[in-house]
Amino acid sequence: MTAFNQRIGVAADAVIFTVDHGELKALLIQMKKTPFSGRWAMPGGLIENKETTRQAAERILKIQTGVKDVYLEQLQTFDDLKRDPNGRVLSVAYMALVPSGNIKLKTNDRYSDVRWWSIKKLPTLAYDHSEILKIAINRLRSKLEYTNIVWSLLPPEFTLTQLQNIYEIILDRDLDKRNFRRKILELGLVATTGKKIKGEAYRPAELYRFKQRRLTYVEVI
Amino acid sequence: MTAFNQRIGVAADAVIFTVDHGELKALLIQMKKTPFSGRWAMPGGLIENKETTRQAAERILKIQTGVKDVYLEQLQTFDDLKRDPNGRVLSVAYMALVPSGNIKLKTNDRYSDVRWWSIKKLPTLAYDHSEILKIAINRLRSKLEYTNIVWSLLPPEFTLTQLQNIYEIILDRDLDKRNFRRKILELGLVATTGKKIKGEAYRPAELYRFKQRRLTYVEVI
DNA sequence: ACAAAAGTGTTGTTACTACACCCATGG
DNA sequence: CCATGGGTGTAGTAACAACACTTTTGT
Repeated sequence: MTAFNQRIGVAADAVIFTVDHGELKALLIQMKKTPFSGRWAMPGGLIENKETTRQAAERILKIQTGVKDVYLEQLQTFDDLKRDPNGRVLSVAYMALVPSGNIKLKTNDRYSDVRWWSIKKLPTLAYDHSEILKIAINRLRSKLEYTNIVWSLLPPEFTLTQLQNIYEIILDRDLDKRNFRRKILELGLVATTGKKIKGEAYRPAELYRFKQRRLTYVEVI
Repeated sequence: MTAFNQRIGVAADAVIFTVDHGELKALLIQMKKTPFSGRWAMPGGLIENKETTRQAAERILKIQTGVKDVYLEQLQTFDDLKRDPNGRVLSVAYMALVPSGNIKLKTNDRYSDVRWWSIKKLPTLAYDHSEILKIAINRLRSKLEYTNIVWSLLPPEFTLTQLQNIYEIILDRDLDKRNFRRKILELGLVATTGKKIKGEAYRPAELYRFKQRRLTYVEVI
């Protein structure tokens, strides 16, 4: 069959975002193998036998962060002939959003390091990964404005201020507190839990939760 | 190299739209080879040696319609394990928009027929092509609202009524003539040519052109 | 009582919607 | 002079943006 004469590798790459300490961050791994030894890149690799690219992305996400059941969407496919110096590899890029708490990053023998990088201070990336990351940031920003994907960046219960902070960090602009809260509550995507944060030296904030932790299309912001 | 043991075929499929005689239409081909003999599908196929999926989509578009330099965007990649009964094939779907005038459809020996199908009266499609087409229609509708891609469906010079008709047909709803014209002219994407349509038994319409025949992001409608 | 973040309304401005008649041409 | 689509303005409504003070808690 013609297909089997093509000799094209099929890979999945995962752009994994989180918001932590006031910054939007992407998970990058440091490569061992030449010609990109020492360079940073998004985690990824050739898909395994009888595995879809989405399953590969889920596997990569699980390996690096331990999380699953977070928001994961197909971003775009990259297949320039020269994008991988080791041979022709088509890569389907996925974007994942993970909440910042309780994530222990794991490395493995293919990588010399793994860590979160602020998207404002990125190193030069291997392959075409700078382009992929740029596309991912744009997609994240626009999707934030007309969907509820932010649920995937937050713990199950959160305050409206935390929610607003995530919007402000990702969109990189200030939002008016009163207008933001009015809009969010009008949308009906969140509900109060009745609980309050305790133990801080100021008025305790009400805790909210998302009614649905799955993709919903609305004009959020 | 591991890649070469994967045995995954890489294909490109092209969802080709036009607007003609008051309907949004997709170009479909009728298949010869089993197990889909007689069934309709989007034109596509395995990519050739040293060809990107985008180049393959351009080639397919050229073969079927003779056109090039139209709007063509990557839609999504489909790689379910069972999507092709003849073996594992990953397909990158592209969406193209072609103007309706002067297009002569060409068939070839792989297909028994080619023709435009109104998206309101589609046959059952081969593979996962019904899903791909559904995604393409959604993408087209939303992109119509915040970009100028409609230029690719129109001849170089057109009237505002023709433009409005295309919006109405694709969005499948009526638009107010005065509001539509005000919005379009405010956006500044089109310019008058100074010419008028002649020879019709009613007041001649002014002809406009797009200032830029490439993707521009604005809230069009 | 102080520090710190939580929470809450109103007003002006802008964008959107709905709507009906006259105009220019060919036949 | 008739038929046909081309072309134009206004008023009411809804959404958005800008803005500052009071409340609740822990120390």
